[in-house]
Amino acid sequence: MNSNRDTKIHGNQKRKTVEQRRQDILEAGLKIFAKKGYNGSTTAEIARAAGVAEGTIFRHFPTKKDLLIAVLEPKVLEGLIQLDKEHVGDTPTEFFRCFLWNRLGLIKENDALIRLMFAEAQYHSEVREALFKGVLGQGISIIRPWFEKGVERGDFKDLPFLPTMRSFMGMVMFYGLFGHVMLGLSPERTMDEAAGNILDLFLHGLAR
Amino acid sequence: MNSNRDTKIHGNQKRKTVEQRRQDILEAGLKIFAKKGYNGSTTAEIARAAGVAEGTIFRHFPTKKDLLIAVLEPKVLEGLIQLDKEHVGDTPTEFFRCFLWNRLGLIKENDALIRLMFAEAQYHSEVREALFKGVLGQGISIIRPWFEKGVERGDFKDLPFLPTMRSFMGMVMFYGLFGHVMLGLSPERTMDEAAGNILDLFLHGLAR
DNA sequence: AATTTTAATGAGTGATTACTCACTTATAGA
DNA sequence: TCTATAAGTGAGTAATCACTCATTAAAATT
Repeated sequence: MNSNRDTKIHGNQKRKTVEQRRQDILEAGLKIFAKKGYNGSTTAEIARAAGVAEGTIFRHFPTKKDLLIAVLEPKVLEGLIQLDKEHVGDTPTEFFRCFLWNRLGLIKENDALIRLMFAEAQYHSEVREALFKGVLGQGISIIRPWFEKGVERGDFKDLPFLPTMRSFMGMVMFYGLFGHVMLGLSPERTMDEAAGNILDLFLHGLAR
Repeated sequence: MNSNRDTKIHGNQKRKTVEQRRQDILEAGLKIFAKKGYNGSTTAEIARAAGVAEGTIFRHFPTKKDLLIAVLEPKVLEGLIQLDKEHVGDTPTEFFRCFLWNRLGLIKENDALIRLMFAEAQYHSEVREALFKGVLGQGISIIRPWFEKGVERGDFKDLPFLPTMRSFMGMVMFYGLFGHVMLGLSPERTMDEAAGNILDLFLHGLAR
């Protein structure tokens, strides 16, 4: 009756929803994978972190690799959709400011996930494809019309799109991605400040 | 007499130098580690690729991890020293052109190594430190005086050094590092062209 | 309440792993 | 040439791993 959702009462033991358990496992998977990498993580440890038996993992995900994919895929698209709904600015320059802000926020919140994705993309073609289509590819297809509009309006120079974007992506990715590798190297106090620095350089360059 | 180097003759069997064997193992280690990551590689496979018995690896390197470190460390510094000896330009702008060219070359030649280093830096603090001190840290200390000179001469704006460098590094790193992730996304035909694009953007920005 | 269906469990399994060590082989020195 | 030493070998080992499956427990259905 009140059945398939919520699943409680009756016995003195209650049980989490299937979906809740799945989420627990995904969350634990992300945590452990991010900390130790795919091959460095064991299903036993993930199970422990999720508070389930090891066998339970394999009831939800056929293999360890399927778990990895499941951990990465949905998150990849999450942030992109976000951008569509947000205010995105009216001018191309304004768009870049919004986009940059949005990405820096995403990177800061999901840095473990993103580093994991870049690391594992080297070894698993499925991850590589998800990364490409989801993050980089989509990012580029969102930017492109604004870039072209900027060139048409005379706001931007007529630089080659893809190389310019690769550099832009590099600036953005490097911000959060390797912040922990660079240690205390980035003295900005706020994300605003960081975004300002990046955007200023991207738009106007270093030369006087 | 002619002894300790070259080590041949006498028996009908000759043997490689200790140093040669070491190099074989290091080379094979790089190849396999780069392809499969540290935890995804087995010492058996590395031994096979090096043409030695598995036990031989452990005669040269106490543990698998020591092999990883040995693979990464020397290469890290190699390219930096290179720069000191090369012509580096007279003006700050010229210096950046040379530095960029040098780095792009290094990245293109050692992309497997560099990707491996960034991937493993997340999981091994020794690698992280080597990466930081060797590549990023040194790179920054080479650049700094030129950057400051450029600001003094009025060639450059007075932008904050570290955030600007982080962006620059990002542009450079992203070039080769994720070329294979970005697939055919970067349509430059030559490294010259790529360097030109990056430098142009870095110096003058996108805005008109 | 009784029964069926679905979910969770964790000890067990075969495969794989980094590393060892007793032994062989080549080289250096006499 | 003969011997002592250094280098190389690979079968063996204990540990670990992803994954299975017979058993138990809860939820849904009757």
